[in-house]
Amino acid sequence: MNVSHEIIQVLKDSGYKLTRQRRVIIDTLAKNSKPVTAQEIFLQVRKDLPSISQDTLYRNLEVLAFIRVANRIRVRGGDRFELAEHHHHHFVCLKCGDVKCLKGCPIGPQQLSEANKNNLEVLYHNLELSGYCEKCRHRREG
Amino acid sequence: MNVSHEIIQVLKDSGYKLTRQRRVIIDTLAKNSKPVTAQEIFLQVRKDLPSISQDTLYRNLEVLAFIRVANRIRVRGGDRFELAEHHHHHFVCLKCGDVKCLKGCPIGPQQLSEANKNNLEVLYHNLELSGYCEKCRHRREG
DNA sequence: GTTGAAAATAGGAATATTCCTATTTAGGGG
DNA sequence: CCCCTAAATAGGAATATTCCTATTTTCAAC
Repeated sequence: MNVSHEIIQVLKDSGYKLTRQRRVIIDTLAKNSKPVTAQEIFLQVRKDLPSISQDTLYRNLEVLAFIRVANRIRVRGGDRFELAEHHHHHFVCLKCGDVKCLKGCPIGPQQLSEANKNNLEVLYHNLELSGYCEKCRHRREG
Repeated sequence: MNVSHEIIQVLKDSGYKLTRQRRVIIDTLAKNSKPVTAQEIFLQVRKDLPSISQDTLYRNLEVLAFIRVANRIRVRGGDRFELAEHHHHHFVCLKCGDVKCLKGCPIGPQQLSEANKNNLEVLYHNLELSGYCEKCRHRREG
């Protein structure tokens, strides 16, 4: 598993121990090209670790999101998770629920100035866009 | 209830009916000066409407968030809701969990250009900042 | 390799959230 | 004011998520 190699390093650097469960969860996330729900991950992870508990999965998704190794995206029908390999943001279609990843990041010092004025130390940010995707937009207009 | 008057108009304009439950939920949100959890709202709403179901509360929080009358903010320990009287964004402290409202909005056409390039029709956006608030920042450094 | 402390896990209990459906209600039209 | 239809609700079932605790595991020091 190459993909997860550097991710595992981040985990250890953040002071978390490397367990079999974590390794499998990360590998499983890596295998999915689209953001997946906790339950979808659970079913997949159980193939390799039949005795893993739901608690362990949820706890680790929380950890991975906390150290920014994974992204948590709000979509109708439950949150979804994906490995955060490159920093980016998302667009969620309000009609079909599809999630699109956006290239680049439009958040710079300008966008954080108000927080800085208030003496807040901004370490992370997350921008969620929503509306209609190309397909749904046309259906709506047509 | 003055606060909720215009909000109720938005609800009706969006095609939703005005029910007693919705009125109470909106009034209850208006009474809270800080973002509250669904369960906190449930307990408060039940004082006026003892027989309201959890389903009705959750369904309406979803509706209110959808038509942007309420904001849904992710905080450890569950999502929180607040009336969205003026468009703004939030900062969440990773240590104490406190939520700060930020004045103004730093998202403009520039920040949406990538989405527009991809033929996505952006109707809404949400920016979440996180890090350390003034208090926790000092504790950490001290 | 062995040992010990702290962190992590499994499993089940407790909560929270969502789903389903029969019944009720809001609001427009007559 | 009465009727009608679509939308909304209550209540309970089904899921999903979190909490708790005894036991296991990681990993650093020896």
